[in-house]
Amino acid sequence: MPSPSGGLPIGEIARRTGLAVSAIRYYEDEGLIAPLRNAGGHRRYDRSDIRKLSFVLIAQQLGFPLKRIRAALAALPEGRPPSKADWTRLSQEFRTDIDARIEALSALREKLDGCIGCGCLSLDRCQLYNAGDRAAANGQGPRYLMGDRPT
Amino acid sequence: MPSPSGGLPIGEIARRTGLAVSAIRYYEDEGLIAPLRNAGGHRRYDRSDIRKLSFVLIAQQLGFPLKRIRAALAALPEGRPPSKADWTRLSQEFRTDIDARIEALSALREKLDGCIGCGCLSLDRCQLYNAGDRAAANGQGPRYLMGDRPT
DNA sequence: GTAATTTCTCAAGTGAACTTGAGATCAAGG
DNA sequence: CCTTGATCTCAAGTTCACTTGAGAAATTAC
Repeated sequence: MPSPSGGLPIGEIARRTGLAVSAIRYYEDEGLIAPLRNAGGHRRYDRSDIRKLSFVLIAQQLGFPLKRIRAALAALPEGRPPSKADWTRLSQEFRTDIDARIEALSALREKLDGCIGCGCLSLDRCQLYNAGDRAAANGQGPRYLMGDRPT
Repeated sequence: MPSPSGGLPIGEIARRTGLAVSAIRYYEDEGLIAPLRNAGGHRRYDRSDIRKLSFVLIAQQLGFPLKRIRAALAALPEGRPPSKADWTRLSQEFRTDIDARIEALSALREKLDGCIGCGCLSLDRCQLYNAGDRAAANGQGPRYLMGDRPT
């Protein structure tokens, strides 16, 4: 067991989150987490970092890009471990996004049988397609999938 | 207007789908569509190709990778334009996936407040996190996000 | 028939999210 | 104290989904 008050080493974080060590370091490069260093230059993580990484994983499963996740995590206090209220605020924000996503999927499901099955899927008129509003939004064609509305 | 029975040129397909010409060619490279060629070597598209591309866009918005979309499209008849029944079959298959995804998001939403807000988000115990079952599934850490279960 | 578009191919570049490898240093157990 | 294992940095490679650019040929518009 690593010393209780020195912070956890990266390998321990990897074991507990299921992430690769390289991925954890990458997330640091990307500004998602900011561990301390010990005398020898090794990273030492707080327990709250595990929770942050869990949040990263969950948000990723929802399809959010790391930039957006970083922005969300930026709302947490820097330097000191986040309070319960901090996490609740974050969770609230994401709940909204989840709601929106469920909404979109439900609308899609509702139209799918009638739309793909019939002859209307010829764009222009198709509600299903236009629901995403993809064509007009970004002049760049795809590359901006769901959850990447550039805020 | 392009000649009615010779098939549509790529620019017309681009205009009607909102896709970039380069993207449409890329989808062909990836085996999603297979237009004919005219005497001069230019691609000529069937109207059903527009519908296929619409399907690609929709499936992408759902988070499916092109490989999976290609697999789905492979269920359509080759050589001859798909019938209404063909499309319905495809739509049915995706309806299942949409249902599953809504299911997952709902479960997530249900737990989010209680889970991120409280102290349970320390893995091991967290239902929310374990719902994704990510840690044990693939020894490779992330890179397999939602909708990419390798079948 | 010529000029302006559109399309063609092929190679290379892009951004996101990581992984891999090399060579060096730090930490822990016996 | 010494060896084994964990960690460090930094550069480069990988996959996905495309875009960009160059140079050439086909098509369309006048």
